[in-house]
Amino acid sequence: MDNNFLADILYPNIKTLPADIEARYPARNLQEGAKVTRFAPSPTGFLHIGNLYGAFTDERLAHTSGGVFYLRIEDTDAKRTVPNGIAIIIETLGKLGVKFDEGAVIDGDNGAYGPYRQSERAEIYQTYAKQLIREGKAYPCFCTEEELASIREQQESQKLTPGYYGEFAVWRDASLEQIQAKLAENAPFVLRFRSEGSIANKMKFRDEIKGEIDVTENDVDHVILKSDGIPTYHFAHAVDDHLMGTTHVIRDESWLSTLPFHIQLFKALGFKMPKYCHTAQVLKLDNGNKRKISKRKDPEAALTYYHSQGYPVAAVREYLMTLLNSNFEEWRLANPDAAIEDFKFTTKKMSVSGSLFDLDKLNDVSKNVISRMTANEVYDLTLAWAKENDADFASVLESDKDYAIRILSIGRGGKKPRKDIALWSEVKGYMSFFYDALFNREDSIPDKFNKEDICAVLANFKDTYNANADQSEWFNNVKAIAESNGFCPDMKAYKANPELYKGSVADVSMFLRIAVTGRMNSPDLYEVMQILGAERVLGRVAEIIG
RNA sequence: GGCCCGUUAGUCAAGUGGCCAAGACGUCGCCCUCUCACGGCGAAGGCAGGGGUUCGACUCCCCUACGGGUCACCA
Repeated sequence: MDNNFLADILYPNIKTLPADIEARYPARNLQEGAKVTRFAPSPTGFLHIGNLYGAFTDERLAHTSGGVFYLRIEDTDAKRTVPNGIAIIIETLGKLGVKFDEGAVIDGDNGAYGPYRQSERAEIYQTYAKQLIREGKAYPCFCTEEELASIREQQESQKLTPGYYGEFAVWRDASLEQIQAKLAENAPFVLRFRSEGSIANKMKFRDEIKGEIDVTENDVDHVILKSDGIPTYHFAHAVDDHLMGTTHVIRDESWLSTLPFHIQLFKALGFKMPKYCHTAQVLKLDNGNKRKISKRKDPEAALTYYHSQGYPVAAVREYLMTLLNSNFEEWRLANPDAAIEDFKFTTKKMSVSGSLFDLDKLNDVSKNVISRMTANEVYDLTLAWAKENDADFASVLESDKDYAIRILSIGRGGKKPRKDIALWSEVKGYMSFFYDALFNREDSIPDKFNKEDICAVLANFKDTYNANADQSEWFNNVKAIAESNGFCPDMKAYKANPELYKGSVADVSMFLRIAVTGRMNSPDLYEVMQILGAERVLGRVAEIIG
């Protein structure tokens, strides 16, 4: 077989040689230890939590080592390409704080190692593929889909491992005449890698996260160029990561199964292998079993879910970081105000087993993150969320910014800030009673209290309320009202002899709270009244007295 | 089914042969307290099972079970 001749009749239009290409991709000039990573999605425009898990890892690894993090678009499958897909990916990640140094941008490329869209790299792949043909490492296969299906059926019925290998690799040793005959018919063909491997050969491979793993050599002649001349993922991965100088390939552990093939490819192409970091998967509990989180079945898999629910970006980052590096939480506890960039990210602290996404934990993290924000930050982020999701609330917020800030300032700052907001979508509920337009009475005073007593207490309050009093004066007044109406002003005394009183100062406070806020629970009542203003306070009290 | 990965409390996990197996979330209780939230204290709850190796195994080896992944001209 004249391999040079075969290469020429298969890909006559390819005149470039690997050396020509190599010359266009000089080695990167980076400091020792700098890591070059990439995020390489299909342009479906859809990102799920697992993508973010990987993207964060890529980003941190590159940026904590003085390296480069770039975006490559794997658009070799037309079915996975949607309009604006790239823009959506860049925007979504940008909102989550993941910024690229290099690679595909919305309307082109940024960087010297492009093109960064695989669809624009056909000539490059074909150049290397042609070289493999010359070296006898690749060959054309003219099997139709039906023929492949029938091979598979035959294998299944005989309980053999499915695949194009050994005796099933029917075109592997085809003669030049057979090939030429097919070409003369204009029959479509794929290019397959000629595997010299055997499943009898086992070897060890070192993964940066998993550690030493056992691999079995690949003996399948996988497709490297599809019939349209576009590469499969495997071939594109080898060529691109080589040319673009990727030092660390971070990908989902489901790629572990094709790793043996990738090892072969790098060797056959004469490329130095990058380091591999196969990450554990983000799982979800389904009928008592853990399973890979699914973008089709699980709404919380989509990144847009967190955005629309109103989780702060910082909270999602923070939570994901706790999953990514097991010592992150400890570090955060010791450095509550440090920037996430100061954390020493390492693959050594990455879990080898899949972890369940825990919304309870996310909520807790989010409450902590929000509790550390200023009222102004909370206002801005809530408003931004409301503008997208609740226009009415947004206009309420905008109607009086200072008023909103005062509300959001309650219990904020200091050593023990309130931690009651986890989502921007919850803020409306927390704030509603401060606005006449949103106010509604959710709770009422329990029936066990005598209506006359309630009215007496409220009337008493109405007559004595002084909006200028400070907090202790205010509370002393509440106690005085309690006492003069037969309610115990002192909780300890009340608990010792509850039968002596109609109730306690706690009950009196509750009457006031329900009258003023319409709820059993609220932040500090004095502060609430200060913000509401005397007119609203007294008006609402009057409503109850009737 | 073949191959590969994994298995410490409900969840996330520390642990790398040697004190009664950290911590966080969640749950429950108590305290603080005018309610809620915060905060403090405490409780319940775990090394999948079986063999080895060893003076000694959560840690090393083997087997089993269970879970996950992958076996495309998709990535």
